[in-house]
Amino acid sequence: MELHQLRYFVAAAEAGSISRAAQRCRIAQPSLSQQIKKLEETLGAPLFDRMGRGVALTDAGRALLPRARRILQEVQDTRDNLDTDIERGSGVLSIGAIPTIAPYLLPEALARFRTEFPDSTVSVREDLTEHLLEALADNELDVAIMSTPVEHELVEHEVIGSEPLVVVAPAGTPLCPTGADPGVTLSDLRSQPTVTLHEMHCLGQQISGFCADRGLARNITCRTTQLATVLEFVRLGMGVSIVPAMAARADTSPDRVYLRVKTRPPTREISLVRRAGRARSRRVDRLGEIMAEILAEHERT
Amino acid sequence: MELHQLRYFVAAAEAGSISRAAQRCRIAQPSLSQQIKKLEETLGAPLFDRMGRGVALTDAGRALLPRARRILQEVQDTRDNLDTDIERGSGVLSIGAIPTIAPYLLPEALARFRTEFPDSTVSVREDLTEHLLEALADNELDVAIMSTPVEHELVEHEVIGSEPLVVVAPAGTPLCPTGADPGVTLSDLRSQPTVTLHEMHCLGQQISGFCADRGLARNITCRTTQLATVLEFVRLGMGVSIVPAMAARADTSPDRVYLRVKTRPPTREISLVRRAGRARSRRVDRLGEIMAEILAEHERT
DNA sequence: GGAGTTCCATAGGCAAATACTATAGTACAT
DNA sequence: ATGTACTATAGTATTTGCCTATGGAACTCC
Repeated sequence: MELHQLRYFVAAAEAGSISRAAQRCRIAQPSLSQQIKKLEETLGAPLFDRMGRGVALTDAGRALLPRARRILQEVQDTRDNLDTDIERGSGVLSIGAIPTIAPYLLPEALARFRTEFPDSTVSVREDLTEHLLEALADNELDVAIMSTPVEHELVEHEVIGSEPLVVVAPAGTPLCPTGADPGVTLSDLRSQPTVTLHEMHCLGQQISGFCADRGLARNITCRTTQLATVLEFVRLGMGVSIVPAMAARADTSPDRVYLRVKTRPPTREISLVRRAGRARSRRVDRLGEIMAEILAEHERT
Repeated sequence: MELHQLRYFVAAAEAGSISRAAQRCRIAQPSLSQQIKKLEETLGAPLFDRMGRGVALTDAGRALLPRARRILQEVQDTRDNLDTDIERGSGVLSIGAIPTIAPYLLPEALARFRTEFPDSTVSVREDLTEHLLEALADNELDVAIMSTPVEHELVEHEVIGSEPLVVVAPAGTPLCPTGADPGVTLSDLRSQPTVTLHEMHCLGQQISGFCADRGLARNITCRTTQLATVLEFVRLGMGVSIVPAMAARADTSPDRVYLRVKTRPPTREISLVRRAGRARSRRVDRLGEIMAEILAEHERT
C-alpha cells in the first residue's frame, strides 16, 4: 500500500471514472488503472466495479474510502503543520537532572516551560551525574541539569547559575545564639555531630571537598543517600548538615533552622549539559534561560 | 514524502542509529541514509544530528516523530481492519427513493438497518423515478426504492412487496354510511370531487391508469405535487383521493377516513432497483430484506 | 441494428527511483 | 596511535511507476 495508490483510489472514487481521475492526477489512464489493480491485490479485494462507463465502489471500496482519506489528510497535515510544530516545540524532550537539584528546580522550571511550549512532552530522568553523562553520550537524553565541573569528552556544559550551600541544624541549636546575625563559620561545626549525604552524589563530594579545603574534620554520625533523609535526621536532632540553599527554600518545617556561612561561603555551580555536536534545540536553550532566571531570583531573595 | 521513508525515519529514531535501523528494516544502510536524506529535503529541515556514533533527533525530527507514527499506525489499522470493516458494512451507502415511498418506508427501514450496521453512513436522495434511474446509471446511487415497472436498460430490479391503494375521504363522508364494512368500489367515486397527485409522480400515473382501466372518469378539482398536500386538501373537504396504504398507516388525523376498495383493489408494486453489472453489496441485500419484512408486516395488519 | 465513441485493461518500452556493493571519511574506543 | 563502528558518497543493478499503443467491452447515436 503506497500513498500515491491511495491518492489514485480516492481520485477514482470521487470522479467515478478512472480516465477522469487520471486527468486530475495528471498521469496517463493506464498508470492509474495499474496502481489501482496493485492496491486491490495487496488488499485482497476488488475496490471497484468496472462497467464500460466509469467505475463504482464495491463494499470493500466503500470501506477503504474513509480510511484512505484520513491517511492522506494526516500526510497533508504533516506537510502543512510541521514548521509550526517545530516552532512550537512539539514532540518529546528528554531531560536529566541530578537528585539534589531535580526536586527543587525542575518543577518550577517545567511549569514555566509548559506555559511557553504547551504541545511539548517532557520526559524526566533523575540519576547520578555519571549515569546522566552516559545517557547524554548515548543520545538518550537531550539535556541534563547538574553541578559542574563535569568530566566527559562528548559533552559540553553551560553554567546557568550558582547557589550557596547553607548549614542546617535542629531548631534551638546553640549554633545561633543571637538573632541579629544567624550566620556561622564552617569551623563552628567542628564540635557538632554531623549528618552528611553519601559521596555517590556530587553534592556529597563537593561538601567533603569544602570541608577538607577549610581544614574541617567533621564528626560524621550518619551518611545517607537522599537529602530528604538527611533533613529528617537533622529534625530529630541527630546532627547538623550542609545542604543547598534551594533545599532550604523548599523546607517549611519549624523544626529546622538554616544558617548561612559567613566567611568563604561554599557554593555549587549549576550547569546545563548537552551532548557535543548536536544542533541547538530551541526548547533546550529556553529551558536553560528559564532555569537561569529561577536561580537568579533565588539569589536576590 | 513516502510511507517507506516514514518507516525508515521512525526506525532510525527508535534505534538511534541508521545502521541498526537498516538491519531492522532488512535493507542496506546506504539505502536508508539516502531515503532519510530525501525526506529531509522534502521537509526542508534536518531530522537527525549525525555524529559518528549513531544519530539523534533534531527539533524537526522530534516534531515529525509522533506524526509519522500516527500515519503508519493508520496504514497498519487499515490493513488490519479492512476485512472487518467490509464485514460490518463501513462506509457510505447512497440510497434513492421516490417521494411517495420515502417518508413512509425509509425511516423505519433505516432505523432497523442502523442497528445491524452501526458503522454505516447512509445518504438518502428523494427524487422522481426517472431522476433516480439516471443517478443509478451514473453510479451516483447504490440502490433505489421505487414502484415497478421501471424502464431502463442499465438497471435491474427485484420486487420486495406490494401494497394496496386506498380511498381517503374527509371524516363524515357519505361514502361510508355503514360501520360494518367501510369498503367502497371505485365507481363510488364517480360523483365525488377528487384531489389527485400530479402525474410527475409514478403514483399519480398509476392511479390515473387504474381509473382509466376501470372506466372511472374522475371529477378532479385539484392536482398537487405532494401527498401531504393532497391529504390536507382532503381534510378541508375539497374532495376525496387515492393514496397508498402506507400513507394511511402514518396518518393520525381524526379528520380523514380511509376506505379500502372492495373489488379489484388497485395495488402498487415496490421494488429494489440497482445498476446492472455491479457486484452485490451485503448492505443493499440486507436493506431489501428489511424493507420486504416491513411491507409483509404491513400486509398482515 | 450498426457505426462511432468512450472507457478500462493489457502489452511493451522507457525513465526514474530505490536498493545494493564498495569505499571513503569521521568519530569513538582500546 | 591503531582499530572499530558508523554514516556518507559513488557507481551499478533492479525494481517500479509512467508512458504510448492497442484491444475489448459497453454505451450512444444515427
